[in-house]
Amino acid sequence: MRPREFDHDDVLRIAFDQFWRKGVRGTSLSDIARDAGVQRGSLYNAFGSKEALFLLAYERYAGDYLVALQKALGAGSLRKRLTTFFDLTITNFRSGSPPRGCPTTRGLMELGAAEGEGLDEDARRAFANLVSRITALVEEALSAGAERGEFSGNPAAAALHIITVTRGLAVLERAFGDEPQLRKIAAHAIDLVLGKGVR
Amino acid sequence: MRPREFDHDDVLRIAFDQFWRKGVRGTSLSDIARDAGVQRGSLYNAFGSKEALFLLAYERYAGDYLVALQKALGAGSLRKRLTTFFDLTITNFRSGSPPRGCPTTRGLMELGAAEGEGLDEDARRAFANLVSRITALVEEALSAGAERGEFSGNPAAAALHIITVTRGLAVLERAFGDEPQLRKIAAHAIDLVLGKGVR
DNA sequence: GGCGTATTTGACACCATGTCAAAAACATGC
DNA sequence: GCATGTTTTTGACATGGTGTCAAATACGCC
Repeated sequence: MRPREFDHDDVLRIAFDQFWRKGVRGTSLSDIARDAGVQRGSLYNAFGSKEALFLLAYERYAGDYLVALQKALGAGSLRKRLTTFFDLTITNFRSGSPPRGCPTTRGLMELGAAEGEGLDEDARRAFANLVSRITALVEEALSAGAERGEFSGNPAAAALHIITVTRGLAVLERAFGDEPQLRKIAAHAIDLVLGKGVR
Repeated sequence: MRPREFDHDDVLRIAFDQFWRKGVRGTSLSDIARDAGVQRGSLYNAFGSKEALFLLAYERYAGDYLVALQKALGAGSLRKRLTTFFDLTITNFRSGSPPRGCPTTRGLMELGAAEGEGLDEDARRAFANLVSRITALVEEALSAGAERGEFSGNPAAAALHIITVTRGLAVLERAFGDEPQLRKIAAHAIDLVLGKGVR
C-alpha cells in the first residue's frame, strides 16, 4: 500500500490549534489543510469528516489537560490545591494571543440541539466527560481536605459549585476579557467554599 | 416608494427563534426566509447581513428578558428575590423542546477571537452588555438586602459571583441537560452567598 | 394617471463540506 | 528486478451557505 505522506499527530495538533482559536464551525478543512501542508481530500480520507477530526484532536487535548489538573489538585493544603486549580484553569483560558478561551465550554455552547443527533452527540459526550472527570478530581480533593479538617460541608455539592464557577469564568472571559476580574472571582469562590477565615 | 411586503417585527421574532434553537452559525438566512415566507434577498435588503439581523433580534430578546429579571429581583426578601432570579434564569435555559439553552452564553462562546473585528465585536458588546446589566440588578438587590440586614458582605463581589454561577449553569445545561441538578446548584449558591442558616 | 423610489427577484461570485473516480506510490511476492 | 495489489492522493463535482447586483416590480404621491 501507499504510505501516508503526513504525520497523523501533527495534523491533530495543527487542527486543534485552529479549532481552539476559531471554533469548530469557524474553522474550515481548507484552513487546516493549508496549515498542515496536506490536500483537503487527504484529510477526508484519513479522518472521515471535520467533526471526526475535531473529536480526535479534542480527546488528545482533554487527556493532556486532565493530567495537568490532576497534578494541580494533588499536592498541598486544600486551599493551595484549589488556588492552583483555578490558576491553571484561568491560565488555560487566557493562553494564546489573542486569548483562546475555553475549548470545552465553547464546544458545549456550539452544539446544535441538546438532544442532538449524529456526531454532535458524540462531541457533547466528550465535552461532558471532561467536565465530569474534573468534577470528580475536585470532589476528591475536597473529601481529602474534609478528612484533614480543612473543609466542612458536602464535597459533592461543593465540587459541583466550583465546576459551575469555572464554566462561568470561561463565559465571562469571552464577555470581558478581564483577567484580574476572573482571578478575583476565583479567589472569592474559594473563600466562599472554604470559609472566609484565613487558614 | 414600494411598501415592504413583510412585517419587520415578525421576521425578528421568527429569526430569533431559529437563532436560539440552532445558534447563529447554525442558522441560514434561507431557513429564516422560508419560515418567514420572505425572499432571502429581501432580508439582505432590509437588514444588511445575517449578523445585523441577529443583533436586532437579540436586542429585542435582551430587552424583554431584562424587564422580566428586574421584576424578579424587585420584590420580597433577599432570599426570595435570588430564588426567583435563579428560577427565572434556569426556566429560560430550559424553555422550548428540546430546551434551547442560554442564547447569550451561546453567543458569547460562538464569537471568533475575543478581540474580534467588525460585527463580531458588536455582538460581543451586546452580550456583555446584558450580562453587565443583570449583574447591576443583582448587586442592587444585594445592597438593598444588606441595608435590611439580610446580607453581610461585598455586594459587588457577591453579584459577580452569582452572575458567574448563572453563566456556569448555562454551560452545564448544555453538558448534562439535568434540570434538577441545575436547581440544586442554584440553591447551593444562594446558601453560600447568604449563609446557610434558614432565614 | 404617470412618475419616482424603495422593494423584490433571480443570476451571479465565492467559499464551505463531502463524495467519487482516476492517478500515483509504495510493499510485497515472485 | 519487476509486476501486482492496495492505499493514498488528487482534482472534479454536487450541494448549500453568504453576500452583491441589476433588472423588474409595485405602490405613494403629485
